[in-house]
Amino acid sequence: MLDVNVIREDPEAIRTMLRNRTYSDDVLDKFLELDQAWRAAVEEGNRLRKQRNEASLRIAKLNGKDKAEAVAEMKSVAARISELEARVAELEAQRDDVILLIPNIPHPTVPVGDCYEKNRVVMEHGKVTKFDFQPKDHIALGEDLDIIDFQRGVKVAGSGFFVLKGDGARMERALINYMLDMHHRQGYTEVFPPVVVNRAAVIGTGQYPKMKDDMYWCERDDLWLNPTAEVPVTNLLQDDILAKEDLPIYYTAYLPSFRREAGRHAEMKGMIRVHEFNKVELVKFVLPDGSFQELETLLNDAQDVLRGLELPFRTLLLCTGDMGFASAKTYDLESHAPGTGSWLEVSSCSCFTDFQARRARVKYRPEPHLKSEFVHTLNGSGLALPRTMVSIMENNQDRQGRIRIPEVLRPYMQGQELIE
RNA sequence: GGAGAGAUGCCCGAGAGGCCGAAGGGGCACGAUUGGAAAUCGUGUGUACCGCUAAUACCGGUACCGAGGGUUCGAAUCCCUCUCUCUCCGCCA
Repeated sequence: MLDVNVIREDPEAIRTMLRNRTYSDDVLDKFLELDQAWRAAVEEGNRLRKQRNEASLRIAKLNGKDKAEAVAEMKSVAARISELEARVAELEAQRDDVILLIPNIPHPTVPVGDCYEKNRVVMEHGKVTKFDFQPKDHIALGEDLDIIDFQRGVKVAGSGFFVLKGDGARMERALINYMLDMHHRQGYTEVFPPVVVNRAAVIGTGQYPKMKDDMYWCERDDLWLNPTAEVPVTNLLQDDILAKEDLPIYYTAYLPSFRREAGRHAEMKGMIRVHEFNKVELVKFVLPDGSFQELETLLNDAQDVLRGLELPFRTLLLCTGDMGFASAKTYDLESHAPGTGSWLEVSSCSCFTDFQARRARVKYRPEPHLKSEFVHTLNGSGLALPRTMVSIMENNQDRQGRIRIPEVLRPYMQGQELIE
């Protein structure tokens, strides 16, 4: 959520921003209109309340006829006040609905563009794997080695769910531990939050209301299945006012993530896009100064995972049109999958400036006696598991259809070197 | 699931229709004292919003005592609904 003052100060800058992001600027005009009406109503209400407060003090000292008259007069003022209060509440609700639809302002270094092709490749690591045989995709590899069972996932949960089996399940567990251990060494505190979150939490990080149809909802208890650990982890500090010395705070969390992927049907084959997947997440709470520098180190921390796994990958700086709603700057990490023949987004690292902090009310006090300010939040995937697994399987296959286990995972798999 | 207790400012805690944005204490900040510190004394110290501003500085104003409604000229205080926390009982990996 943007600061209303930022919008009021320079609406035209916001208009440009919306166009760069390929949003309609109707929301801006709607906001300006509602905001003006809201301010006028607030002002009148304040004036009348002042009148009432003064009259109340007088009435307390009056008696008899004078009192009766004053009370009668105030009755009409009270009626007008409650009318205005209703109007203010109405306008405020409408204005807030509109402001929640205005995305974050991109950092000046973000390229302007309207499609995937405008994203800028800022770094490439390793070479795309070449084979002297026809490589299989992960679906064939998984089924032939009996380490992924798509049919049984469908049987117990439905389309878009899968089952890892044997060495597949073991490698998944190894990956989780490898990533968490690496992030621990990088200075992140591991947390293991609830897998379900309440409404305040999904509002706090911005999934609600915009993405509400993409989340699983337990109606009876009004709980939501975690769509990304960003939600529970960021909201750990909801409504907190931190001391300056508390910052920065770095958290890492492994958590299953759930996506309904409502209305999407393409790409649902295999493990590329599924309803439930494991993910190790990185979340930072930092001082506003230097938050974009923190994004660079967060990115590097995520890249370390891929380097360690010896996977070819590239880093994209997303353009204005391709960035997430709440982000001011985003890098995507794409790992190559030679069997599928595509680049897979395995991580997305973003700096949200104060956009999320304002919604979740995460603040800090620069000095004990000073006014509190919003912190800046960042997060990134310390890699989404299924796609990482796909990339490992497809890159590390040999002619016999076996999979070489990356060296860094072997300690987590009793030294095993091959899946065969 | 059953029974009870509670929710007030950064923290603890009073308050029982107008004198309450809220006593008192703690913490913190500033000042005095000191060679320096502790102790002591004094002053100050919430958030959001509106207006005025170059200003997130003053100043003027409004709202906020878990949330939402109601009664009243006037509600932290009375009434209703809800949420959350704690304790005990039951159930349970």
